[in-house]
Amino acid sequence: MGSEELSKGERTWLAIEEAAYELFLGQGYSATSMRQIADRAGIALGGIYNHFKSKDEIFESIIINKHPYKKLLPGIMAAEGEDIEEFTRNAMRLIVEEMGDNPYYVNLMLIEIVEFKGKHGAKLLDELTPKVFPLFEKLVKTRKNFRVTNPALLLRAFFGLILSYFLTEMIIRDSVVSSLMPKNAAEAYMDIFLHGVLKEKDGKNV
Amino acid sequence: MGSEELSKGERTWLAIEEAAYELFLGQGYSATSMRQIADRAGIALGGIYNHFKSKDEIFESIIINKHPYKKLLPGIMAAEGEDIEEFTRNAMRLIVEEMGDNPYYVNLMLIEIVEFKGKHGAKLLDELTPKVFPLFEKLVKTRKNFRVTNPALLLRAFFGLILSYFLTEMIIRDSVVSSLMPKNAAEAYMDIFLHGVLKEKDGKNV
DNA sequence: CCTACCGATCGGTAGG
DNA sequence: CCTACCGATCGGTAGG
Repeated sequence: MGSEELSKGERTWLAIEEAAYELFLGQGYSATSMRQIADRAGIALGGIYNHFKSKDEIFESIIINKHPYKKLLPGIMAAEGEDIEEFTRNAMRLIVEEMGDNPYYVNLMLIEIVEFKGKHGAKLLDELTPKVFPLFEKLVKTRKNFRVTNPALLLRAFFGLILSYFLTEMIIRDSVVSSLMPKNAAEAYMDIFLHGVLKEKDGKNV
Repeated sequence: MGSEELSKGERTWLAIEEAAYELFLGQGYSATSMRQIADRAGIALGGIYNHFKSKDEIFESIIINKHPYKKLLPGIMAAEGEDIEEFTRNAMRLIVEEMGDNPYYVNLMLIEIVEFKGKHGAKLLDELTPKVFPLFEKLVKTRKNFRVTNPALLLRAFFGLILSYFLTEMIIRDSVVSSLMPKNAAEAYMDIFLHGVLKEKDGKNV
């Protein structure tokens, strides 16, 4: 898996980060102890502090290296250049594929919001916006068939759509409600974003 | 305020619940100690246990009494009976009014998802669905101008819309991005839900 | 409802 | 990288 190319120190570093990542996703930051992290990483408690100064530093490292946008952004940027409707559908498809089986990756964002009051989140957002904003600005400008002309609002709505899709997925997962959902829920969800829940009612279609 | 009608025990009970509520919203469940709750409630640590058996029981009480849906559901149900587009707009307006100044009420849901793995959430959902589902079922059936014919999907999308609106509100709150947002972001957000981001492109309108 | 306490566990460190 | 330890704090309880 390429881990043969890493030094022992690097492998231990990664093992600690991965162990902490899994534990944080599963039970939150404060509820996770350094001892749990050490156990899962396969080393003694004290060994962690050869690689990280504190528990907080582990979380910061995880936010930087494992934030969902790391996985999602490349897909979103790569989906550009085609038809707008297809861009959105492709982006959504890529995101669903990338997030894959479990929507629990978003827990990292939720932990950041609740337990850190968005401390790192605001910084991330201000770093990311200049990268993504132009894309949405261009979308709005180059195509005439947008109802939404404010690129910031479009970006927010798109991001909110992704977020709400995975959140509602998590919420209904263990519930009977999920059986009522259509198979292609992701596509249908995206369709609402693109066309809304209502047909045009001014008699100009259907 | 009506608190004169309450016994001393009831007032203490409420003070503990309210103190814990505020602390949980601000820093999460695990990061909040019973001593912090006692201090904020104005009693000694041991005094809490005259009213609650455990920390967990306090959280359960809060989930039942202070869950956002308690505030939101009446508004949503009351918004029924009018035109569908207006129903949605009215519901959104009521919700924004009710949630009011701070979107941090949703933190309760986030804590429940991350720190309790949706333990209470699934139960709540199964209780609530029978109440709300018929409303959306009726909406879909009685009006012809719906693109979305699956009531479960419509419910999920509506709930996701509300959730994502307040989440993105929290996220962008301390960021420069919020200055790029239109004043009536809530209405615009709702508008996307109703009509999508795209104009109909089959030439049948505008 | 408070005081005083329990054992357990916390994040972190020294010293090897 | 481990062993053994630090002071602090945790949730909870007994006894009044």
